[in-house]
Amino acid sequence: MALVRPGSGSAQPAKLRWGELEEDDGEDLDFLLPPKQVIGPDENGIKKIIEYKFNEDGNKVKITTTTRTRKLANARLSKRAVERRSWPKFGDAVHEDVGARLTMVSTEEILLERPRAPGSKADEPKAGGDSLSQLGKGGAALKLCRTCGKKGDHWTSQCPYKDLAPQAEAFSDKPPTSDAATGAAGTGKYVPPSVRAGADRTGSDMRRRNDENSVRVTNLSEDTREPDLLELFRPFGAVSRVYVALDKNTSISRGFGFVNFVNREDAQRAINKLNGYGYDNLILRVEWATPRTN
DNA sequence: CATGAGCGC
Repeated sequence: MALVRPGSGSAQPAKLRWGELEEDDGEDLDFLLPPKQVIGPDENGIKKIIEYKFNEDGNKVKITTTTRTRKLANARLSKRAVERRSWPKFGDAVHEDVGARLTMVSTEEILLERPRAPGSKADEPKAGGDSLSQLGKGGAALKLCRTCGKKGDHWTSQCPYKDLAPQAEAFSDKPPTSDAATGAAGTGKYVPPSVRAGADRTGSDMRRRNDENSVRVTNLSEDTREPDLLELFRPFGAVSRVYVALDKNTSISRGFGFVNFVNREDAQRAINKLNGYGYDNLILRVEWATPRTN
């Protein structure tokens, strides 16, 4: 049985398809037209161009274009702009005709810093999907950390070593003139943080204050680095430290690491969200870490 | 599977 659409009887003339339509029945007959004429510019800077074309109806039409050259156009520019035109050209523009180009494409090589450390997985497309990228890509800006001096990874406020850095000096009552401080700078001799100027000598070690909010991450792929961990956990709150355990000899990741949060609630939220999270084709385990055994 | 490092007054 044949299916027949209404109105598609055999008497109907075949409809042209879109692709079968003639482009345009007019061939290119421009060679039949008189040549284009350019008159002027005259002493007033007026230039005329006379050309002939066929219009849609196939009739020959004459088109006259009148333009003003720059001499006159200058009158409309600001004095400063006109003056700039007389400046000598420099760089690549030296080889250009006067007025040929007002702007030049610079061929100077400008080296940009890599926004991320080489080897960071942020450079590769992640198999795990895009939900990660929403979790907090820092963007491609150039970042300079004032705490650890590293360029590229993070801002000062996100420095993994922020809480470990000797920052007490800035808040010290006394100017940092102690022997220890100056001696260290002068001789390069090591001065333990607890002895440095401005150090907290009350006995409580403030630099370890956040160690309890420590989260253990296991089942990491072996090419996950600390910057990757930071990127992964940073969206949940201020991170005070990231650490990936490396094999002492081979420097290959042992597949686990730690992330310390400034705030316990942030750590808990990160655990809730990231435990069981697919990362690099592995399912992460994220839990509270038991305190380090010394 | 699995719980992190090092400097030296």
